[in-house]
Amino acid sequence: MSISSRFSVGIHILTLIELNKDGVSSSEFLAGSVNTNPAVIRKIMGMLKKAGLIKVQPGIAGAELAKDLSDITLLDVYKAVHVVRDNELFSIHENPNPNCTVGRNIQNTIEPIFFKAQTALEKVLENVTIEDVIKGINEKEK
Amino acid sequence: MSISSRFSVGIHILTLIELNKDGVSSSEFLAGSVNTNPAVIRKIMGMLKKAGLIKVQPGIAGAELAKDLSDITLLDVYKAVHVVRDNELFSIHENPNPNCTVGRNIQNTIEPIFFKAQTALEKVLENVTIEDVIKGINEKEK
DNA sequence: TTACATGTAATTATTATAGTTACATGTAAG
DNA sequence: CTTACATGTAACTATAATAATTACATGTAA
Repeated sequence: MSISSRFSVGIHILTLIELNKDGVSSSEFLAGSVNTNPAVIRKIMGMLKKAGLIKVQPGIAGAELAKDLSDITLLDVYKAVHVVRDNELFSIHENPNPNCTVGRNIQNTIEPIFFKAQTALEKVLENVTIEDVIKGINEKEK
Repeated sequence: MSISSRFSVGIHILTLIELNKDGVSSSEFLAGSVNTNPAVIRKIMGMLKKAGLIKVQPGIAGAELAKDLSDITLLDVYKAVHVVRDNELFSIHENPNPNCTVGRNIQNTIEPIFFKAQTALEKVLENVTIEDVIKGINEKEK
């Protein structure tokens, strides 16, 4: 089980839009880099647009970032592409037996722990921006 | 998409084994508290046993913890029940286009970021023991 | 009108999960 | 030895999510 590759594709898209800012970033172009079908890219781009991360117009080729690179965090992307529901990274079994001490308390006891773990993960993502990703790529290209 | 409830059930099992240490924790008994089929419990218990967290014997009823409460972390449970593969919490799209700067570098650039995020989550789990869960339950029962 | 762009739905195949059923093997008591 | 009950495991079913593909609607510009 893993977090959908939609997230990594979303990051790829945003990164490429920036690095191709002097060109036209059509869904076809982006799909070529990601190596997937343009319809997939358009689906994800729709989510990024809805989240206010990019600007695209029907019929007109070329997406643009809607925010500054350094203002787009990986957490923004993660939430934009809906890979994990709020506070639902961990599933907790339902309907434990209320006649049992553990049964009636387990959900409420572990839920805050799971919340804390999910928050720790999301905090790491919140501290990385598309600008950082681009720096990372530039370093690897040297 | 979420981390399987096998993990929360695993925690439930270990917690109940401890709180029922003067009784017999058969898979039937544990299943009653979790409110699931005993075969499910036995499957998970097999994993916990394999990971050295509990002791069970064929034909003989009653599981026991194989380690001290305070030495069993939620990370131990998480790894025991194989809900997430090592360093694979996040999927990364495969085969990006190597003819593109972003395409050839994106995987290696975001992989360490994802690793860091997963590690942050796992560190939280590593700092919580079954003893803590029991304390949490006892507080809720007051 | 045509060519090309975005946007979305439907379909298919695969995988993982959750739950159930069936049955094999092991233990202990009578 | 038989019976009752325990652990252990496989197979099956249903569901949901993912990934990929195809088809088509709508929009823009020449």
